Amino acid sequence: MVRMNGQIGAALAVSTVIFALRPDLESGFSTLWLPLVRRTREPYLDQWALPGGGLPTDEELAGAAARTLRETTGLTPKYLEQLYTFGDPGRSPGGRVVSVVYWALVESDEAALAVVDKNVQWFSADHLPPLAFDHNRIVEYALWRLRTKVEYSRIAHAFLGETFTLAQLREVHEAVLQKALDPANFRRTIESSGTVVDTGQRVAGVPHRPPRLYRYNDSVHAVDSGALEPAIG
Amino acid sequence: MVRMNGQIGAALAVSTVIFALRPDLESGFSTLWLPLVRRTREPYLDQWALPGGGLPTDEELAGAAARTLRETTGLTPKYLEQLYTFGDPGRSPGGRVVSVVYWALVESDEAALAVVDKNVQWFSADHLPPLAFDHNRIVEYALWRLRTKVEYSRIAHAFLGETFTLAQLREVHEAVLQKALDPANFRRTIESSGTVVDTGQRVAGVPHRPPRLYRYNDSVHAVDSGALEPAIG
DNA sequence: GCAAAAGTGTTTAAACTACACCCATGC
DNA sequence: GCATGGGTGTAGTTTAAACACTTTTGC
Repeated sequence: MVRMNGQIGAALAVSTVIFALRPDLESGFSTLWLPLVRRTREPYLDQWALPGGGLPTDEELAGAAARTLRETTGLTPKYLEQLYTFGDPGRSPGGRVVSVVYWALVESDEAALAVVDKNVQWFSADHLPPLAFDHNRIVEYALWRLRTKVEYSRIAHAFLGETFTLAQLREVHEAVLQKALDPANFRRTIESSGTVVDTGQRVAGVPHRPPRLYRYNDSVHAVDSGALEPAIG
Repeated sequence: MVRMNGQIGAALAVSTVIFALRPDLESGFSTLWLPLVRRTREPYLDQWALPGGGLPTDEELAGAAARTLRETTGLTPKYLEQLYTFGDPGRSPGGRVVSVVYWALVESDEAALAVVDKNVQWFSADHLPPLAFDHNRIVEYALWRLRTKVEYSRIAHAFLGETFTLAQLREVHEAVLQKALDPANFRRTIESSGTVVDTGQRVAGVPHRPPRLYRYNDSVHAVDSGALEPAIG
């Protein structure tokens, strides 16, 4: 925490809730995971917390979020958006901290390779231990936002690579929404939305009809944030 | 602006976009208006800006928003929600300022009585002059949020008094969305949503069939912000 | 051929839209 | 009665859900 002696007595920090899909070893289905860092000083010494830190003087807010994400996980976010600013006096013992919180989505394949050590670990988003500060509440809100937004916006592809099958995209939706979706209806909904483009390629070597590969259609604008563009790292 | 000498070189401010409905004198229809304050110092001396100010040490963010709203207009918001935090370096000449921006709705009847003087005036939300800082962009985003949210959430009543007719509620929707709505379909949509309750009373003295008076149904929870409650002043 | 997932077609229900029409009041 | 907005009825259209069925691959 940074001490200040101006008349405005709040420190400014930026934190990020980072989501990736990882296969649950028990069920075999993909579920939401997020990386947390162990605190190395008081308050909340040794407890898990969201990656983040103080805001440097000349760094953009989204830039600070992308940087802490890269520093803790080694990953680059495919989607990054401001979540909310938490600033209750008393949310941090020892001095007021106002935290601008971002949420990010990272590609699943890459996430599997991400940094893990004694002080950085991935946790299942729906089964978190008690976290430092009000971070449990923050993750809950980020989860709500992700689950709401995946239904009306075009963010699910951020969990996937350059090309993907509709089955993969459907699995992302199913993992996020925690419910099964009808493959036939899902296909029609996505196709009519114009969010994806057929690459003409197909996946070979599968023991069934080879699925088409699609690509994200970035010529269609997402109608989700009005005048503000969601930052993309 | 506040000068600081800590290693974190950003000042924290809270601003509010305050919306009210006012009849347009030319067309006779209600339109969206908002109060702005004239800047009394550099930068942007004498230009119009959103009401706001630095964040006091022990005041909540929403509390600071409600206070500046009250101080500039004398009004109490019926709806108050965090909009976004703007923090680009360079958005304020003379030193970095991170602004946590709220948006508020105030009752139309009261708004007509609100403070107006040389340094506080109301402007039509869709015809603003060039404002100080990045405030034009902020208002645009707030307008987008209001217009999006009024369609799926239950906030329109915040422009009205304790009781209201469905025609009044429809006029709010029409003013915000800037398009006419079918009275018959509007009635059915609202009634089936359970957002309003019939008070049993009717409006007397009108030269046509007397309309029923409704009240906002606060027992039905709005599904709009997940874990976070929108603050209400 | 068989299993498995890709992909298509069809049926039904629900939601939204447009608009015709009747009702209750002041003048 | 007439004008005016309140309020109801209903038909057509669009959207979403459920599910049967056909297609194409590996083995």
